[in-house]
Amino acid sequence: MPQLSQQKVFGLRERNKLDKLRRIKDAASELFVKNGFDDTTTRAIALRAGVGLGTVFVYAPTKRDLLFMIVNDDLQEVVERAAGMVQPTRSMPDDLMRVFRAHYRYFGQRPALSRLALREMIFYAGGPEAKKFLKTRERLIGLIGDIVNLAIEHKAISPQEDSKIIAWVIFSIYQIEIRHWLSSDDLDITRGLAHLRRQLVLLMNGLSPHVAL
Amino acid sequence: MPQLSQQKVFGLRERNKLDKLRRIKDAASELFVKNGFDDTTTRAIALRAGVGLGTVFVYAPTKRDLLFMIVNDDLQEVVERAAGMVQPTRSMPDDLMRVFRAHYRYFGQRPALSRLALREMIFYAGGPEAKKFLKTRERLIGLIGDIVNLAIEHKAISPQEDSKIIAWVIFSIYQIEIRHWLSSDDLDITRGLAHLRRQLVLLMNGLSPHVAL
DNA sequence: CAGAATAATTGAGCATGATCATTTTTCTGT
DNA sequence: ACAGAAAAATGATCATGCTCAATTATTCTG
Repeated sequence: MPQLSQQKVFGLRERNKLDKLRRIKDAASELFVKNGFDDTTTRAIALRAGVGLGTVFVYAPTKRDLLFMIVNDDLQEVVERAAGMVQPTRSMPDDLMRVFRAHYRYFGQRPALSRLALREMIFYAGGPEAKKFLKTRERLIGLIGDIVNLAIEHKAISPQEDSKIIAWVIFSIYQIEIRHWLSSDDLDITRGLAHLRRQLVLLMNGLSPHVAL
Repeated sequence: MPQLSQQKVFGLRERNKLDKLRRIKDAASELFVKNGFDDTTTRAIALRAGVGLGTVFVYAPTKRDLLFMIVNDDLQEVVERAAGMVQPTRSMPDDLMRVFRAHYRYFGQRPALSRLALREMIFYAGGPEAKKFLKTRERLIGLIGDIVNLAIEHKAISPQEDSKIIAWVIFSIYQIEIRHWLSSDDLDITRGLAHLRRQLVLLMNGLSPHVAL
């Protein structure tokens, strides 16, 4: 039999594994969003994915890791999309806000799940998803660093400190602020972003009025 | 029968309840510190406190709340102690660092438990301990605000923004930084505080070199 | 002080996340 | 095409946080 359009790359085994992983992720994602994390049982996930209960734990060592798999995939996309929005000509706050707006949008869409994920993410150094998670985080901080460097090149700012640490402080402010925003009742993105921007501008200006040298 | 030295304030019932609560908290605290949160079963806590399993859940609705009760009590003390350290004559970074040093000391002493508590604390708006927790947090932010106001009065800084929001940004930087510190392997307080101070100084100076007006 | 009323305590039982010995499926060599 | 090996899937079983109906302790009343 000649090889037609379909190249044989994976054996049946790999194919099935990939398919099962996808089904489990999809089932978990849907149920998490619909019923919340705690009210979704692993048994329900297994049922919906069409696999046995034990199989779920072959693909994700813990229920929490399952949440991470899903959010990790999504966040990587969000960061990449945000990276494409940075434009060399725009102002630093504007560029920063574009990056953060993408994140606010994503988290604001699924607040309950985001709260959980953002809570877990704070001390997630171990676990199988940790590596990917940390990589995406570095990517975001690096992106912020790029924006800072761009502003330095354009002479919009002229900081005494390393751009790395500036990016870290900006990241810190964002981290706390988005959690604070997600704790509020009405998740108005515009208001949330305005509050964040005000803090970033405060960082730019410092605590004393001044004129540039 | 005349009233002697012992005033009857509580009936036997209240006395027993208070005593049981103390025993449960003590037992939980010891076991959490010794074996960690996950490896401490509620049954072990009940046993050590000398009460039935069900009783534990009369005093704390969930195991997590038990952790909070303990940390809440401790943190309130830490903040009050820190408040006593603020001196009108000292510089703003010095005062801030004294407040934060007290916190680094406390968390650094029980890192595993602190990581858990700091993780939970991020989105702890409900639950019976939430009120006290939020109060202590407000107290800390207020304390930071006092330090900022002191610096303004002494003309050490002259910000354009409200001291409330400045305190919040300082608090944010501290929040992320102490978690970052607790994620590291060797918990060197001096190094941790130095890193935090650098970020606070960055906030004071802003992102452009300047002379005071 | 007896007995009723109220409050506190308790552990058997349940729900569910996770484990692991067994079964089923897929692959490999002949 | 088949046997044996390797990998993957599975659900009975366990551990544990938590519930709640029953029990025990305390207080109130006349």
